[in-house]
Amino acid sequence: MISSIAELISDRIGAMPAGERRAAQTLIANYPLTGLKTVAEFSAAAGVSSPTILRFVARLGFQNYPEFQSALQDELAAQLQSPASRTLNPGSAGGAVSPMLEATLDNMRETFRHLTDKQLADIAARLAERRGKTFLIGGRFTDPLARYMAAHLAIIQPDVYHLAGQESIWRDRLIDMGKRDVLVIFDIRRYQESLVRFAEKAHHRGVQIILFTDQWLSPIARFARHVIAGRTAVPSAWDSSAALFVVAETLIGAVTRQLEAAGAKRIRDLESLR
Amino acid sequence: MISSIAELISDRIGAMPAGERRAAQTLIANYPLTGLKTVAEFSAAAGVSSPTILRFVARLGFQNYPEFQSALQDELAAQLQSPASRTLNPGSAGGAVSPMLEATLDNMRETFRHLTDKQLADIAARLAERRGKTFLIGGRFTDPLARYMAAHLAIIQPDVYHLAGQESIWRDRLIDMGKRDVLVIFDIRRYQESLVRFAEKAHHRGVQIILFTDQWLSPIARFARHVIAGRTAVPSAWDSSAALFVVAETLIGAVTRQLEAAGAKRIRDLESLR
DNA sequence: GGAACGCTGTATCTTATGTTACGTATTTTG
DNA sequence: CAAAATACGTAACATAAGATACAGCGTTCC
Repeated sequence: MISSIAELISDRIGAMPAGERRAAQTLIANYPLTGLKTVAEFSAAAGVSSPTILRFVARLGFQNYPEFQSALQDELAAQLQSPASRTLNPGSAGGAVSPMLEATLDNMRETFRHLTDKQLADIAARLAERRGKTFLIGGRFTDPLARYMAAHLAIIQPDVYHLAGQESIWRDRLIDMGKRDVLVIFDIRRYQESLVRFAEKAHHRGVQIILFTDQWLSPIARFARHVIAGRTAVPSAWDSSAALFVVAETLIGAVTRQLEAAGAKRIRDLESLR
Repeated sequence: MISSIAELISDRIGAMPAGERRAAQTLIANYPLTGLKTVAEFSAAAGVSSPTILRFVARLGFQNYPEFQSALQDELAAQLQSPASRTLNPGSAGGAVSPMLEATLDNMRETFRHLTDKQLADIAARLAERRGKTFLIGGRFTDPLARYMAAHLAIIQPDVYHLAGQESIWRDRLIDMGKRDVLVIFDIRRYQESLVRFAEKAHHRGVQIILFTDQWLSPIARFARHVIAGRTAVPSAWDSSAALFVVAETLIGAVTRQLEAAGAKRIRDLESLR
């Protein structure tokens, strides 16, 4: 069975004319990058003419060059999204548990790889500056994450509200929301219409939205000031929210640190209470 | 110093108009693949128009779109050649994020290292066999985990209840609990007296208790049939529940798989509903 | 509340990319 | 060795890509 284009090439490279073989070797040499460039660049790199490149991809079974490039991109996408955790502790390997854990660890690394310090610091700063109120809400499976975050934030600062219950209930809370306020939304596939509607209305009221979503981006991203895209794919019937959970915890920690650094009175009061 | 385009983006994303910010977020969400596609595809993915994409890359300092793509390809080439550097975003290394993430990943590895497949399989089996009811409850910060687990389990099987609200409310639910029932409790430091009391009473009624706790073990461990001890230490003012969260997700997956394997009618009915 | 500014999308244009046709060179085969 | 078949490159073509001009709209700031 042939799964990757690289395999396909090495499978057929023997039956290729000289020019096309040069093309193949050039592509393999730094796979798959050469294939993502233009035909002209590819041909120049291989030292052959453009038509030879086209005949080469045709021989591989592709209808045209763009189709070939799409295939390469898909392959690359799959590769980038699951870096195939080689760095895993071998002690836990072997069982049925391991694939799940491995995927989760990969998801977290990937999620944070796309997340810079600055982004997180910006979001944390926005959450820490007490200009207005903070609202949190989530979807069917992610609402617990909103609760978790709210439970922590509500301790270190005032005016933190988790929006619970039925749609009509939190829709009425829109009245309280304005430009100075922040709305944290958790929404992963399958995206909930009620949340999108709510986000849109909040956005029109000038509320700044911080969105936790998956890599396919909830439609709410359209209205969001900040978007955190977490990886959710695991070998399970369900998607995993673990990466988003860790981002949430990281943010909670960052906000706490910022408030401490700012010498917030509330924090000192809290410590004296313990 | 800015070395990667991803960094460049997150550096300037704050100063971007809404449309371009959307483009930026879409690109970051699955970086760098979207940037390698055509302007039309990029714009479609981001839900904005082509000119917005072009203005976006112009703002990043590129003369034209091909130049932008070349830069992405160069970056990708460097990454593909040294996979080690790919593990973490160099931008976030050394920052405040990395220690938190590292600690969390370590916690998970450690947690699962002390957790055998058999333990998890036993617990999953206990949750999957539908002899009685399943109750879930958590403490101040861990109750969201109970909710999260309940939200999933309640779908694949009947008689799953999350115990919410005030102590008096769930204390009264004890009446419904018996030998055939399971109680899942989340309790980490500082352990809540109310939960301990509740666990003790449930235990005396013959309820089987599955406890999620930290490595120092909640006093409830005394009454529990199964104990899952997760690592919680992170460089933050708060403890991390992330490891427990992942165990919960793993269990949810395992229970689902067992029910599927058993050919549970409910699972088939569910699938026909979708 | 009005005016200026800036952002965004539609439509048009231009560029350059992929594609194809054809003639020459090279190899293969009888 | 000759003839056929195949491979390859040059050059012209059509298409689709990126770029630009402009008008409408929302936002902000007097």
